[in-house]
Amino acid sequence: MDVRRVYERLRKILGARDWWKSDGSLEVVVGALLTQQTTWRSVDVALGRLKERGWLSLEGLAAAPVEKLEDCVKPTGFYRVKTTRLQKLATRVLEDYGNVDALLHQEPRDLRQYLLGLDGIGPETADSILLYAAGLPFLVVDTYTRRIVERLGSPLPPGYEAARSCLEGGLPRTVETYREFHAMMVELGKRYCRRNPRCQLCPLLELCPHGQDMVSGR
DNA sequence: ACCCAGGTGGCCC
DNA sequence: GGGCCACATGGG
Repeated sequence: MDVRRVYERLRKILGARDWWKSDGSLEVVVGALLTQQTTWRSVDVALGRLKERGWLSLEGLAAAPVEKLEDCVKPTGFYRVKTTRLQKLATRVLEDYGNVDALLHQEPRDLRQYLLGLDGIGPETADSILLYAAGLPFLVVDTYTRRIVERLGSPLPPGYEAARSCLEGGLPRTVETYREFHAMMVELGKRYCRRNPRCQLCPLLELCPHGQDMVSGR
């Protein structure tokens, strides 16, 4: 299977996603943490509450009373750990860089390492921040991406890093492409996840020998 | 009543 | 490296 061909084909079917717009880079960072294992709908509610309180800043997050902050984060689930992680992140970035822009303007490799060192930021969340907040060409490999690409007949190498470089290698190395690709994987994943397995996948299925697996659900 | 959601960290083998 | 578990709310 040719990732590039899948990309082109999907792009024609789905059009531009132009995904994950936000008011600023901190909102992307916070959103990336909150969106773990939840829907964006819930994250939006949480972000709204944080804005209302005026806590969508490093200083605000670091200084906010824990229980009130938990109330903001609650709709996204795992609210206790997520609240702790947000406050630790805000505190550490304030200490180490003073502001979000300084954090994001490091060398890409250093930035990635730093992010991975923060509690609650694993490879996928780190890459989301790199791609959508810092505007750097790192492809986000989430469960949808893995599931879809594998069902298209090409097993990805084990481990996050290996899978990422494998996919990155098949696509033009641009932020635009990586953003659209990730967005389309999520869109597709949502559509075919159980409830309505058949929608708009047929044109994609022609690209791969085992494509039928996708609609038969195994 | 169940299943799932744009993961991560801790622990075990 | 892989497998399993806790973390928790909201919608289908």
